Amino acid sequence: MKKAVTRFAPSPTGYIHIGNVRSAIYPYLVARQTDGDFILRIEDTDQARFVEGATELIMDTLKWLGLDWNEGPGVGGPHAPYFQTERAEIYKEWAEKLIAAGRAYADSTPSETINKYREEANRAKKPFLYRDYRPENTPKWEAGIPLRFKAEPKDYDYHDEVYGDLHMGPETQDDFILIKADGLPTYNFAHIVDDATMGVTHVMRGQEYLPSMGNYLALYDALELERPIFAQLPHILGPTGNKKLGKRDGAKSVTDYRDDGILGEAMVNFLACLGWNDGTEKELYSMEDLVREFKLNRVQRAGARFDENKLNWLNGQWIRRLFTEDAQALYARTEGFWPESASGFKDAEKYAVFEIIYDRLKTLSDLQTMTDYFFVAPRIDQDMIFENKFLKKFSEQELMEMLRKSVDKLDQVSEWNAEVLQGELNRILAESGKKPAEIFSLIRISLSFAPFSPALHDTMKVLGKNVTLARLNAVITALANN
RNA sequence: GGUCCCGUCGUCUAGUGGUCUAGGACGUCUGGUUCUCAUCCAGAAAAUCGCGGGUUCGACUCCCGCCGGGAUCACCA
Repeated sequence: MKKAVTRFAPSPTGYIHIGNVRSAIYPYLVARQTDGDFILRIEDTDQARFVEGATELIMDTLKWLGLDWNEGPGVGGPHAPYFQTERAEIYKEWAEKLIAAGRAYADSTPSETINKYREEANRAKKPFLYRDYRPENTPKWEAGIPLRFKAEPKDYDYHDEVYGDLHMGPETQDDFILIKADGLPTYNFAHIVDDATMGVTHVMRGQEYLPSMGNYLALYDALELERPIFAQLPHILGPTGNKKLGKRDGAKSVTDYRDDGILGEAMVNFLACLGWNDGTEKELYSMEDLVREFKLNRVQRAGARFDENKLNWLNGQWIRRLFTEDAQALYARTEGFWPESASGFKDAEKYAVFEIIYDRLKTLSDLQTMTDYFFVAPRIDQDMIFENKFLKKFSEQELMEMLRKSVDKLDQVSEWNAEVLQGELNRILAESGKKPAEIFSLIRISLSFAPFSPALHDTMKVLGKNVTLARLNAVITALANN
C-alpha cells in the first residue's frame, strides 16, 4: 500500500477537547497502517486567540494517548517549520502565483462597509456572498492590505471517504480572504498550501468544514494542485443535547479524563469506536488492533453522543486487561491517585492493596475513596453495624461475643496468609453456627467501616495480624462502652 | 433565510432486497458466584428501523416527497 501522509493540525487556542481528538486518532491510524508519516502542525495564525502553553498541552495530550508524530514540534522534519507563523514567506510566494494568474486581488474595503453588505444580505434573507460586491478597482497588494481569492464559481464533484460522492454548486464559492491585513494567512489558504508542500495525502477534519469544500476545491484548481483524499469526520455530540461538542459548551479537556483516572488506552479505544466499528462484535481495541482494523469508509456519518458510562466501563476493562499483562507496570501508573493517608507507605505496601482491589476499579481515582482504611484506622461508626440488614437482629452482647470468638481464633493463626485465613474464617463460621452473611459482615465492617471492600481473607492478609486484631478489639471495646 | 450533512433500542452501533418475528455493547432490572462492593456468569425489559408515498412477489435496505436534527454562511480555525 502507498504510504499515507496525514496530519493533525490544531490551533493553539487551549486544550484539546474530546470533540476533536478523533481528528488526531484517525489520521494517526491511517498513517501507521501504511507505515507512512503522521505530522503535527500548529496552526497559529490567529494571534488574538493564541494561548501561551497550548502547544505544549497539545503535545502532552497526544503523548498520553500514544499518538506519536514523525514530524512537527519537538521532533522537526523535512518540511519544517511546523508553525504557520513561521511559514509566512511560503504563503506569500503562493499568493503571488494567484495574483499573477488573476485569481487573487488586494482589497482595502473597510470592514464597516463589508458589515453593511452583510446586513443588507441578511435582511434580504439572502446568503452573503462577497463576490456580489467585488470592488471594480483594486489596489496593488502591499503590507496591511488583505488579499482575497477571486472566485470563478462552478460545479464541483468530489469524493469523501466517509460521506461518499458529494457535489458543491457555484453558490458555495466566494471571494474569501487568503491573507489577512496582519500579513498572516487564513486557515482556508494556509492549510491547502501546507498540505501540498508537506506532501499530505489524506486530509481529515471535522464535519464543520464540509460547507467550505466549494472554496477549497476552487483553490486547489487555481493553485494547480492535485486534490488529496478527503475524509470529513462527524461531530461528537454532548452527553445530553444533540449539539456538537465544543469548548464553549464546557467540553472537557482530554487530559481532564487522565486526571480523573482514565487510561490512555481506554480513551483511544472509546473515541476510535465512537462512530466507527469494524463490523464485528469486538469492543476492546488496542492501538495495534485499531491500526490493523481501521477503515475510513466504515466511519459513521451521523454525529455520535459522548457516553461517559461506556468510557468508564471500557476503562474498567482496560484496568483488568493491563493488570493481567503487566501488573507492576499498571501499578506504576497509579501514582498520584492514592489517598492522602497512603503517602507514607512503601510501594510494596500499596501494591499489596492494589493487587486485591484493582478488579473493583472503574477509574484509577477510585483508589482515592476505596482504599483509605488500609492505611489509617477507620473511624468506628457503630450504626453501620446496628443498621446492617444482616446484623440488626443481634444484641450488642451477641455481637461482642461473635467478635471475641473470632479474635480468639485469629490470634492463634501463625501463618498469616490468604489461604490459611480463608480456612480459619470458614472454621469460625462453622463454629459460630451463624450464616456467612452475618459473621463475615460483622468482621468486614469492623475492619473497614467502608461500604465495600475486597474479599475478607485478602483484606485481613494485607492489613496484617496486628492491625486486624487491634481493629476487631477496638470495636469490642466500643461496643462494651455503650 | 441560502447551502451542506445526518435520521435503526435511552446511548454507541450491526444490517448493502428475502437468513430481521432486527443482532451486539453500554446503561437499567432480575437471578447466580459461602459477607459487602466490583468482577464474572445467566436472563429480562428496551427499536411499529423519523413519517408518507412509490418500485418489487418481497424493503431497515432502492427512488421521490415531507418532517425532524445538526453544521455552515468571519481579516476563527
